[in-house]
Amino acid sequence: MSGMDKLENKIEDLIFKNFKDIPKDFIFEFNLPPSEEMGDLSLACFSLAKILNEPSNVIADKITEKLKADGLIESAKAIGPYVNFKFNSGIFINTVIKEILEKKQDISSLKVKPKNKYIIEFSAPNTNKPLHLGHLRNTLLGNAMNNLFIKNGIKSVKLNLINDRGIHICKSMIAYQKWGENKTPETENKKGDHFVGDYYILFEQEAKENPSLFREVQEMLKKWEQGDQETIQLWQKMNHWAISGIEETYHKINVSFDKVYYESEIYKIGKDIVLKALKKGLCEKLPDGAVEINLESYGLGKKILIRADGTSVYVTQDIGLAKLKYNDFKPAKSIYVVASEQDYHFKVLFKILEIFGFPWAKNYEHFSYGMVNLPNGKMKSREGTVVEVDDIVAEMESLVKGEILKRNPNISPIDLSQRSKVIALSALKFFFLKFTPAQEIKFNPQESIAFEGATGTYLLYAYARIQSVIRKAFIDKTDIKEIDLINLQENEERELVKNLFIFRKILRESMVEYNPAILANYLIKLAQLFNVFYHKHQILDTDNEKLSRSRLFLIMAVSWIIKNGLDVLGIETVNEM
RNA sequence: GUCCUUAUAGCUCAACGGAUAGAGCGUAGCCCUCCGGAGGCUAAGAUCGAGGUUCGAUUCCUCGUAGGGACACCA
Repeated sequence: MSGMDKLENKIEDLIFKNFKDIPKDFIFEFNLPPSEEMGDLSLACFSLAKILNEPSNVIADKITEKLKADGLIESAKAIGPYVNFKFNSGIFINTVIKEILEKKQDISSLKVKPKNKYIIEFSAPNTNKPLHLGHLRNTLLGNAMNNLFIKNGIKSVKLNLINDRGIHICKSMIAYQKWGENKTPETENKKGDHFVGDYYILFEQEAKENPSLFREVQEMLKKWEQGDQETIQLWQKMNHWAISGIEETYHKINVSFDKVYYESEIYKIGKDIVLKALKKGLCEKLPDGAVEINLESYGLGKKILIRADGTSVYVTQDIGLAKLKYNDFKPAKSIYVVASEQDYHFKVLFKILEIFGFPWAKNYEHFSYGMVNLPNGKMKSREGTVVEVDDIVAEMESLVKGEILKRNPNISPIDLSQRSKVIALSALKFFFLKFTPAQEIKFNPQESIAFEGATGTYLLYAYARIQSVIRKAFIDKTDIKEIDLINLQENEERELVKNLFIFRKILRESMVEYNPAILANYLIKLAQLFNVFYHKHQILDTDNEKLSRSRLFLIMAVSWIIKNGLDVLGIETVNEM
C-alpha cells in the first residue's frame, strides 16, 4: 500500500462507516485544491450528494463533523460542497517520497479487480501501404491504454488485425504485374511496405487515364478468392514485403503485439454465424438471395450481411472476428481502437451481436478517436498526400541530431545516434498523446517537431537535468529510511510533493476516462513545477547538508514519476541530452 | 436530406455541472560570477450566437451559424 492509499482509505473508510448507502465500489473525487491555503487535498461532494440525495454542502459539513484529527489528518474543513483536508506535513512528505523511492507504488487502487483480462485491438495496417500518421495515433493510443490497464492491475492483451486481402491489395498487385519488371525491395533498396505502396499509388495514377484497370482489379480479386495459384503467389510475395516493412516500423517505434490476426484467415468465419441467425429468423433473405438485417428500430437502418453471391461484407467479417476473439480470450472487456469515422460501423456491429444473442457483446467497446488531418485537409493515400511514419521519424531524428551537435559538438557517434532516436520519438509520441483522443489533430509539422514548451523533449530535459544533479551528488540511496524530509517546507517543494502524491489518481483517471492525455498533461505540470523549484532553490549545498539530501530525495522521486509516467505513454528517457 | 461530432486567447490545446477558465506557441520585455538556457520570470490576450434547465452552465437541453465525419451488397 502506498501513501496515497493510506490517506485516501482513511478518509474513505470513515465516510463509508457513517454513510451506509454508498456502494462499496464508489470512486471518490479527490483533487488538489486550487490554492495552498485551502489544504492539501479536497473531496468534491457532488456525486456523493446524488447518491445520498442531500445537498452537497450538507454532505461536506457532515463529513467534516465526523472526522477527527489523527496522526496523518490534521484538519478537515468544509467550504461549500468541498471538504478540504490538511495533512500533518512531516508524515505526508515522508510517506509520499519514501514510498516512491522504495518503489512500493502499487498503482492499482480499483476496489473490484477484474478476474479476467482485457483485450485491446489497435493499429490495423493495410498491406498495400506503409503506416501513416493515422496509424501512428491509433497505435500510440492503443499501446498507452494497454499500459494503463497493466499499471492499474488489469491484465491486458494487445491484438492487431492485419488487413491483408481485398480490393486495395489487388490494386498494388495489378500495378506490379504490369510495371514491376520483377523488381524487388532488395533490388530497389527500399523498405518492403514503401515498395508495395508505390505500386498502389502508381495504380491510382494510371487508373485515372485508363478506368478499365478497375475491371482487372475485380477480376484479380475473383481469382484470388477462387484460389488461383499464380494470383495467390503474387499476393503472398507482396504481402510478405509489406508486412516485414510494417514490422520494421513497429520495431522502430517500439511497439509490439501479443497476437496478430490476418484478415485473409478470418474473413469467412462470420458467414456461418449469420446463416444460423437467419434460421432463427433474426435476419431475412432478400429475393435475390442476399441476407439483410433490419436495424431501423434502433435508428441504424438496414444492413446487408451476405451478398447474393454468398460472399460476406465488412461487418460480417467483424462479427466472425468478435466471436473468434471471445473464444480465444474470454475477455472481461474487448476494446477496438478505431477512428471516429467508423462510429456507425461499431454501433451496427455491437447491435447485431446483441440481437444474435451473444451475452459477451455488452463487454465489447469501441474506443473512438479523432482523425489526423494535415493543415490543408485530409490525408489521402490514393493521392500521395499522406505523411508516413518512417519519414517523419527520420526527419525528426535528423533535426534532433542537429540540436544535440549544437550543444555537444564532441559527442560520440554512437551516443549521438542513440540519443537522437529516443529524443525524436519522445517528441513525436508525446505530440500525439497530449490531445484528448476524441479531438481531431491538425498535424502541423512545425508544431509537432517543436522541442520547446509542452513537449516530450521538455520532459526528457527535466529528467536529464535531475540525473545530472544526482550524478554530481554521491549520496547513498539506502539512507532514505533514516532521513527525515520534514525540512522540505518551501512552497515549491510542497507543491511538488502534492503532485507526486496524485500520480496514482492520475493513472486511474487516465484509464477510466480512456484518456492518456490526462497523464501527459500531468507530467508536463510536474516537470514545470520541478523547473520552477530548480530555478529558485539550490539543491547541492555543502553548507546545509541535511536540506541538500532531502532535496535530492525529492528530485529523485520526481524523476521516478516522470520516468514511469513516460513509460506508460511508451516513451523512453535519456540520462543526458 | 438523416444521424454523429466539434466550436474556449492571434494559433494549438486544458478545465467530474462547482472554488480566481489553465498551459504551450507567437508577441513585448527581463534572467547564466550559481546544480544543464532544449530552462525560468513578467505583461497583454478567450468561453460562436439566441433562448432554456439549475442555487450555480465553457460543461446539460433546444434552435441557429460554421467546421469535420458517417449514412455501400468498399474495407
